[in-house]
Amino acid sequence: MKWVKNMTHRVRRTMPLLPISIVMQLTELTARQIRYYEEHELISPARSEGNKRMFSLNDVDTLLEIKDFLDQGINIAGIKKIYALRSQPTIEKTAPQTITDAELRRILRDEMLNSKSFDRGGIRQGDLSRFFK
Amino acid sequence: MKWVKNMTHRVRRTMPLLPISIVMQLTELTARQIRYYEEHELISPARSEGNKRMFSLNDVDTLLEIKDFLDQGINIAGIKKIYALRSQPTIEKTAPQTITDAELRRILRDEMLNSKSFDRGGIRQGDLSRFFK
DNA sequence: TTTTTTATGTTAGAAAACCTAACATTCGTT
DNA sequence: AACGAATGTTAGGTTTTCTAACATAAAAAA
Repeated sequence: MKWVKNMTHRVRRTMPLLPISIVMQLTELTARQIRYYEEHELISPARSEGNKRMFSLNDVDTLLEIKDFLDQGINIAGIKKIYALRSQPTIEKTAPQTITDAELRRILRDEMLNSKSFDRGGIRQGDLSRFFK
Repeated sequence: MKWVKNMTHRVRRTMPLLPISIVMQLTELTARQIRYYEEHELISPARSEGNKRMFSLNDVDTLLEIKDFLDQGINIAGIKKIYALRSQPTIEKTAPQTITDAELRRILRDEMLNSKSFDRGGIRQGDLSRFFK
């Protein structure tokens, strides 16, 4: 059943399983960086009863993507807006967005013009496909 | 490429990612039980630098299977032998095994005759398929 | 150029999670 | 009754993670 399959997939990718130490290894980010990105609401890891962060595979994917964006010279504000746009572009007719598409384009262009090193390798999509299906 | 696919699969299932607290939730076993099974070499979780146990998805699968075997009245010695047989049955012509198949059958029969409650539900294979692909 | 801001490093102190080892308990088996 | 297997419980110690604060380098703004 297709639904079950997708459901299973979603569950296993969103289940908070990993402690920060493992996420550090998987992403090669420092704890400081990971916490900083959370502080800026780019990720929202679950918490254990004792308040320890527990990360899902989706969180790890997002972190790898964030790392890639940062490497490309995009700053956190930019990444934040990209995610904001991603989360609700399905219906055009929805309430007027806080940021227009034009504004996004401007932001991205500005980032591009201001960034120093800008010759990336291939289109390295940040994800966990090296480790997980 | 088939090889890559299998390789990826193996890596993601054997990578030590999970702390014992998560494994407890996933398996509904106590820390004491998990450590006891390790003591009897039914599992061999990796260790962090600071000596904390880190479990793979395979470990979790095995634990669920152990739980199932125990529920069926098979004791740890029996489970151990089952695993020992599993690990080298590919070639018939190999060096004479420590335990013969006949011996295994006897063991299993004994377990069966001695166990009290012996009406299981369906063939509940212990694995993580509810959570992971 | 000077000043701010961003992203990250570092440190300290506290709390949570985990470890090993020992002893206790339950319940079949002998 | 005595024993052994599986698990519970507790104690003391170590590791991991947390928050909060201050430090710093590089980029952006003024």
